[in-house]
Amino acid sequence: MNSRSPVAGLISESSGGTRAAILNAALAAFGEKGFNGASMRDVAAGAGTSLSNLYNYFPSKSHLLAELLRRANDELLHRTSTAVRDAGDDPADRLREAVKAYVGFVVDHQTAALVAISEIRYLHGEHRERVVRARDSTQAIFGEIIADGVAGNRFPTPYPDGAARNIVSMCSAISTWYHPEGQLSKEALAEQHARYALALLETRLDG
Amino acid sequence: MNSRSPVAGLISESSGGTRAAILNAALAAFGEKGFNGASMRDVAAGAGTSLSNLYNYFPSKSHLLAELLRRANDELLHRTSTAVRDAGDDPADRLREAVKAYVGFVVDHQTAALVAISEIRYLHGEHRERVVRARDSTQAIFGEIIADGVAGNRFPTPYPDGAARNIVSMCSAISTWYHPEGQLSKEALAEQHARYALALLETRLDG
Amino acid sequence: MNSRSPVAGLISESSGGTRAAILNAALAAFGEKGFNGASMRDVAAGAGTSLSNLYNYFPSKSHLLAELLRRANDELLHRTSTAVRDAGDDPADRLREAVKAYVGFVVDHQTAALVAISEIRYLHGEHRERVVRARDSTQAIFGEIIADGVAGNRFPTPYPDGAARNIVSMCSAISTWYHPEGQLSKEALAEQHARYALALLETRLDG
Amino acid sequence: MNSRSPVAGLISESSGGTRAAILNAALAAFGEKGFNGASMRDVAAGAGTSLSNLYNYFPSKSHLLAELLRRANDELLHRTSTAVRDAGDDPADRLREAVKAYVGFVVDHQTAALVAISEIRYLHGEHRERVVRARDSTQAIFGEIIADGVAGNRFPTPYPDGAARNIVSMCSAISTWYHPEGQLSKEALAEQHARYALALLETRLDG
DNA sequence: AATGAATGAGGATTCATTCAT
DNA sequence: GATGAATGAATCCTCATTCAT
Repeated sequence: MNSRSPVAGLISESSGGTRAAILNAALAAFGEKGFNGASMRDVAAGAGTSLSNLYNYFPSKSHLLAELLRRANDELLHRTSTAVRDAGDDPADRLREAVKAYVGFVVDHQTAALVAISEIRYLHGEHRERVVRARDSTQAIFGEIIADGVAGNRFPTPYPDGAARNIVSMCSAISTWYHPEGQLSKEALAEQHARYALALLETRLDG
Repeated sequence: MNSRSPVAGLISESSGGTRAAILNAALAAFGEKGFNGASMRDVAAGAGTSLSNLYNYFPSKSHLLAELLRRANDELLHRTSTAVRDAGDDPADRLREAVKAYVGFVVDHQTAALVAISEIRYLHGEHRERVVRARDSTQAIFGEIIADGVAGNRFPTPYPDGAARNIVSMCSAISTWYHPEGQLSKEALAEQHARYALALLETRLDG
Repeated sequence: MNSRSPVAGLISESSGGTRAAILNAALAAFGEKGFNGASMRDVAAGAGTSLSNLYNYFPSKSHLLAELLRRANDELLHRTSTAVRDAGDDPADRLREAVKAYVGFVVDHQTAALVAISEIRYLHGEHRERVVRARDSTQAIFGEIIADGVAGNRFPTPYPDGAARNIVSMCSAISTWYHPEGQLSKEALAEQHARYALALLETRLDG
Repeated sequence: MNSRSPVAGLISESSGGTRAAILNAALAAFGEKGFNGASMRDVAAGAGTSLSNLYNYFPSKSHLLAELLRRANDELLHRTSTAVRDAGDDPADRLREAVKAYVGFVVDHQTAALVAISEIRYLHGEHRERVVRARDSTQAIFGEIIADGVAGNRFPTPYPDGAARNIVSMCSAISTWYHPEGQLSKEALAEQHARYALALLETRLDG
């Protein structure tokens, strides 16, 4: 899979689309300077177009952020739910696949993942609700797997209620420190965090 | 312990100091709107003083942020290291106390903790280095405990290297969602996260 | 007479012409928001066409205003001069008919009349001269009638010189407050203002 | 009476006040280019201060307009009501004094009078209500005098209802064409319009 | 310490207009 | 005729900061 842009697959590559260029530039700018620290001029410069032309594609800076976060959270939800759907019945297997999918997203779209967690606070109104809904749906997937596993005595943790949140925290925090050039491959990272997740639930694990 | 202000003990030092009022207002403003979203006018209004008077206490907005983050990270480091110093030799006990201290800080100074993780990116130069050093020192405490425990076969996790980061992630993420009015007391939260931390390391746990 | 559009007869010329749609939309926009407050986008939206297509019909926003004011003032001049031509010799009768024609125009084309008085200041150069000439010609008709009547001792006012301006002021001000749904019919309004005009000239009236 | 500024007496002269300079510049700018045609840069330049400093005195361009119109209408109301209060009981005398006061205001503050009638449409919300109230109060003074005179058979016009509006229209329209350098003195103009007003009501007048 | 006045740079957004298709 | 994309200049307004008092 090609990954020329920081949001390969998230933002349509095809075509020399100005719209895609703007979204990519906005993602880069928001990732680097934060939503309030980045200016529309930054975005325009990054997209190689004029400042005023941005407004032919997005009615406001907030709409830009909304579109970015919407895409990121939708893609994350899609990956996670697809992975779980294909994972069989065992809660441990399901959890493992969910974590791998989540970590995979964070590594594939690191900037998008970073912006999704750190800039969502600048989203308001309906835009926010839409994004929060997707985000919560993703976390709910983890919560349901855990509830299942606890009900079936596979996850003996005494604290199942905070576990989903912490698993998601760990996975999304990867966007904060991960360096693609480092020694940790995407697969190794995913495997490692899958194990962290199961350990958190105090599942008996073999070496 | 008194907790009049959101950062009682961190800032405040007793009385009606303008300086303390400014720091508290800045903390509240940065917490609510982010560093770039908050204006010096917001800070002045919150502190009940004039805009220009801010500059009698802090030479720039960045210095305000620096002071805030410095205090927060120093206090966190202090609490954690003190707790560990008093915790005996058992790595599990030491880790438990470290986590409890960390969680205690986050709950006592929720806004400061939140600002410390989300706004550190807007700190540059020496200010940043100073703060990053304190932050890393705090995480290093966890890293050392884990290394000790692994060496002594108390923590059988196959992935000791990422564990400290994840434990710290979980603890600091509390600042993101915790509601003081909720049903979770500080002590319960601390206990719960101490167990998560040990579970992450795959320590055998009873009950 | 048909009155589908706010300027039926003034603009419209029968059918679905884009040009007429643009003029009507411009009239509505300038009437509602003023020349400087209305944008070409407003006009395009009102006309149901694209922004750039406006420039296939009018070379600039100013040309749009010019065309509107030209038509309005030409029509007003036409109505007034025709009415006077058909009115016989008595200055009082002539004045009465002139006023009725003027008021009729204002009621039939209220928005056009309003724009004609309030936005003429934004017209410059030749456009302006052309329009001002028509406007002054209309007022001159009143002036001539008054001069005739004064010469023939029909209008004993000591202040004939300002009278024409004030009569025209009263008539055109109708565009400022008139509500077609109100209790005042066009004919009643015309009759009333004809009497005001004669009264202003201190003509003896029975009544 | 001194009349250095276009709003002498309206806008406080004393002091080299920046606030007064801004108001005067705004009045001049709005008078020349209209509210939407004038920019805050125009105002700043006219006031001899920086663009941003305007906002230390007025929170928005609309507030500037509101303040201007408020002052103008308040002053006009004040002048008119004071004149009427001192005018005795005869409705004709009262009307005469009211017209003279109104015309006096228009001549003394021509630009303010012009802006007051032509730019009030760009005022909205509470600002507008406040100003409209003052404007209507002024017109109501004329209405009451007319009602009194009609009741006492001093004003035999068959159309008393539209008379106040037309008298006010005539007086305020003076701001539209008057040239201080012309041959018409303020007093002559006032006298002339007082007579127009009485004539409109069909009062018997001696030569 | 504390203030109010002031400023230049820059913020997001809208403008009338043009151009390639 | 008609469109969508594009642009440079201008819009109102806010920013962090400074200065005289």
